[in-house]
Amino acid sequence: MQHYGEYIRALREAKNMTLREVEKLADVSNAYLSQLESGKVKQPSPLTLHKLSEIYGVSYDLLMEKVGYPTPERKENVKSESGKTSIAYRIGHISDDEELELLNYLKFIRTRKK
Amino acid sequence: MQHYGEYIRALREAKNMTLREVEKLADVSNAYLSQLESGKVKQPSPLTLHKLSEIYGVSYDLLMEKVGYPTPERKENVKSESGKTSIAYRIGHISDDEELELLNYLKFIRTRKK
DNA sequence: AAATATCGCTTGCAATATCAAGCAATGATT
DNA sequence: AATCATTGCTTGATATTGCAAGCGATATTT
Repeated sequence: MQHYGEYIRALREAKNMTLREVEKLADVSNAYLSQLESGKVKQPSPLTLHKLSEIYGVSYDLLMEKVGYPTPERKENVKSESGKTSIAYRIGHISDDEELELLNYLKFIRTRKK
Repeated sequence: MQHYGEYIRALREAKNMTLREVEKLADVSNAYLSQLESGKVKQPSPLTLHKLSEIYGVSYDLLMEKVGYPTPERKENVKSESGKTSIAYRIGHISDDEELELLNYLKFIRTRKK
């Protein structure tokens, strides 16, 4: 997509992590992470995306797709997490924009009382 | 890993194709293809690899792996009907209170527009 | 045989990925 | 209040991707 930077920033902020924390974990400079999140990088390397995906707990494929790389043909049906019905089930389909707003809102409610 | 160029060249020669034929099909210059096959390129873009994988009839994942990119661990992450990883997986664990707030907020943003 | 086309290849060149070093603003500590 | 730490960010600098243009060598055509 075109503004995947916002999305990556939302992922970090949802976990309340600083650029320098991620820098240490991912071994990627905070300078570059900042550029990534502010949309100044067009095609970060798959290795970088992989590291971020592990830190943020999202799938590698998802980040590849967000950035605009071809992703391996994958098709699968609805799944739920262990046991209880996932929130995705109850929510139903949500758009990319809606997801971004939800992530930002989650960050908000998690930092609200501090 | 380090000799993936030879491998890519073998793929092309197995199909008796010239650099310029592949150039036209993949929309990648013969100059660059030559460098690719002679080991002068370290990390070709996933898009380039994807095009080559289609032309040579091998899997995209295989070429990604040969080049040394992290390969998508086809795991058991939560997928929705669209094939995209569900938001629940991306967010990680959320409490019941958080889920309720998110659902309410989603309702809000959906009634807000137009 | 001469002219022409095609082959793989090399060489600058522009665009990009990524980093180290530093900056101003804000937060914490004394 | 003054000092120190931390935050996100900007700015060169370096390495790499990928291309356009050309090269010599080998076919193919006239």
